Amino acid sequence: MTEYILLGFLMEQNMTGYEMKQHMSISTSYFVDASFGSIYPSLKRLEQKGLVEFREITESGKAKKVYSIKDRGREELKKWLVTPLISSKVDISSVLAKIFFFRFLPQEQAVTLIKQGIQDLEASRQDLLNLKAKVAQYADPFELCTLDFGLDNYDFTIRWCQGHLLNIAKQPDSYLSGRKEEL
Amino acid sequence: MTEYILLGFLMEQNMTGYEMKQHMSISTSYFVDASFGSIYPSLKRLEQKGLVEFREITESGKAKKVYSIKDRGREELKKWLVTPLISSKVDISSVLAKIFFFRFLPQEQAVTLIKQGIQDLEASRQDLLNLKAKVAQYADPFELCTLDFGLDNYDFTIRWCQGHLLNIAKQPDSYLSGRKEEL
DNA sequence: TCAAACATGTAACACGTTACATGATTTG
DNA sequence: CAAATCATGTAACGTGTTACATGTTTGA
Repeated sequence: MTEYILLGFLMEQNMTGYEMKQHMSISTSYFVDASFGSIYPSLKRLEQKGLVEFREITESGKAKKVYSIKDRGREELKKWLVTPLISSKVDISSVLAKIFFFRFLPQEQAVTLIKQGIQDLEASRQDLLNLKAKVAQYADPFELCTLDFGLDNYDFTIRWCQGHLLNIAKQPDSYLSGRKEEL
Repeated sequence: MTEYILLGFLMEQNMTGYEMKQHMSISTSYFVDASFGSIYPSLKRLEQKGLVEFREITESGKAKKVYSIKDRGREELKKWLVTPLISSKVDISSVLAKIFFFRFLPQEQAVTLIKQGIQDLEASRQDLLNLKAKVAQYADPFELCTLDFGLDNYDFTIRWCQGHLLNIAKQPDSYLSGRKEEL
């Protein structure tokens, strides 16, 4: 996932690996916060795949590599963004990572992806409900409680996507007004 | 995490690796569903560490390894269960994995761990709120929305722990009655 | 009799972490 | 002048996945 985050950052401005790490800490850190030991090898791979390029500069005596995204990198990011939103069960990180970069997608496409994601969530919820029906008789309360968490968490996520997320996708610019009191 | 799940399974009954995989699919699959390529090497490691042992049997012509947990394995599981409930940001899997086996802990200890977990969640929520205050001015709506998801998700999780989870921990036996309508 | 399920395992690969290694510049 | 920050990178390790390899038994 780190590679996609780095690619997404480069969509807006050229950066060094060090700056990407700093940028992560004030933007994606809630769901992805990679270490340098992950960032630098990722950049090397992205370069080898021809998705990014860099030029070496020296700024105030420090040698830097300023990376920029290539056309093939832009394509690759978009290819990733349009894969199904909901993949695995509880790994919300990859979902949030995609949403974070949805601004690079046409509005209707974002809406379609979210609607499909909601349907997939509902299907997953049903699967979990079936599982619960199967095991509820002999499961321990704490065991059962992890399933209940799953069900309640699906409910929360589905409602959140139907409410906030779809609203934002439908009219990106009117979003801020509704949430100002949080600050 | 797989190793702890396997250890937890063996707390209640002896099993083969194959059976553990089946058991996972009807119990922990929502948050952990390891493959054989993970289970068999994990069992080998657990055996080398002296946490489990096995005896080879042949049942209806099939060679099996029936694993059982050793005292040191029981200690290891409990040591893991009492580590702080909330570790990383969005990785709910490890939290649910612990809760799943909380029945092996004295009731008051479970309650203490959950209360501590709630406090940690509240602290994490505050951190995220501070982050949002810092970046809200110049962040894109979709970017901001991933932070909002985090905040709302913390609220949901905190309320869920204060409600359901603490109830179960305080009186494990009276839990089922309140949720029967789900089935 | 043939496919599915039972049963165990390894090899190649992917991707992350921490710790280490190096060296410059900035700031108190 | 020492410590923090800037800046890049590698090595060892951990842990997961998929695909492969092998062989048995059970059931339609």
